[in-house]
Amino acid sequence: MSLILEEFLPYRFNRLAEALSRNASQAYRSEYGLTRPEWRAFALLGHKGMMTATEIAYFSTMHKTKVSRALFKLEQKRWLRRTADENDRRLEQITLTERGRAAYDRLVPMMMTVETEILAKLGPKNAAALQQGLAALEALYLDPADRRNAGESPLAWQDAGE
Amino acid sequence: MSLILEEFLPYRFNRLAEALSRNASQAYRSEYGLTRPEWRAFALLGHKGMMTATEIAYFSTMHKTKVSRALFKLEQKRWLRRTADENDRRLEQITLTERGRAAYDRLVPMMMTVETEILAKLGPKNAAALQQGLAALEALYLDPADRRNAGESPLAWQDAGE
DNA sequence: TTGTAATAGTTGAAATTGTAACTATCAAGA
DNA sequence: TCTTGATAGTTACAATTTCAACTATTACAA
Repeated sequence: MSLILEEFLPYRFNRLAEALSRNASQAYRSEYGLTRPEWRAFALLGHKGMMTATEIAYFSTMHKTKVSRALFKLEQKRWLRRTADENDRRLEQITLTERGRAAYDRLVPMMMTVETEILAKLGPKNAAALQQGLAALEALYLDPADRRNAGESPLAWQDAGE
Repeated sequence: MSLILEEFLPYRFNRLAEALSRNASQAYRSEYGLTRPEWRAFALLGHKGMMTATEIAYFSTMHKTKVSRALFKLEQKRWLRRTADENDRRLEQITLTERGRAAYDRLVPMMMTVETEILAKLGPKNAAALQQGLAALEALYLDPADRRNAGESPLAWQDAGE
């Protein structure tokens, strides 16, 4: 019995994930010098407005230390501001600065284009098939559980642990 | 304008790739103490029989230094043997040892089961949709180009570079 | 030949990531 | 109040990965 790596699902996903990420990262890396962890935190902040670091870790599926370092870099760029939470001083409420918001507004259309182009190149049939397959997999493998990378969960239903 | 990270294709792929890999790695990690790079090189060797390190890098889409270190570990386990190529002494022809072959024969069925279970849980419709979507993406984004991680290409059509 | 460029593979060092420990704060019960 | 235990976030250290040389060998043209 023999296994063909190129046909093995986890391997195919890893390879495609790398390829798509490399493609997408062109925009935020070359234009704004962002790394992938930084882009993820930034994208969440731009979309949601105000978040804590733990929430960012949760929604980005990144470990809290990775988030901590990404936020540090974004802070250095003066793209975000932290304010202590009045009710719970362990928390930092994080928002984009004017400067950060401006960058977000310039970057997001570029990233939208990346996505649109992928789907356009696929064509409607393949795109629909892909969406269906991904959604089904997500429902099985990471929705809503399996966020082991994200450190502590800020939501009610706790992480299942390793 | 706002971008929802959870719906962004590169992010979805990264998340699923991580989840599927974690799922699959259970078998080779807990049973045989293999890392992912080691598993990939091992799987290729088991399937193809005899390869050079460069070929392994090519087919596994891993950088040649990563392959070099993975092969070192597999050699320590006495799972593979290297023999100098007669015609070109830069090359090492690598094959599994008896011991390595035995491990392969025990491990592959486990990995096949992993794959089969994923597809079974998806059901025939979703599985077919997924396969179609993945194949289309692969044709666009990594077949046959986009092997930038693999170091030098051992085949005729050269790497496009960064 | 000889010199130049290319390839196979390894290794050292820098950069990135993950793990564990740490500080500070909060929650809740004795 | 005073514990004990949990959570938010950072940091030190270890493991991994990437990048840049480096050795050895081959190819090929002057």
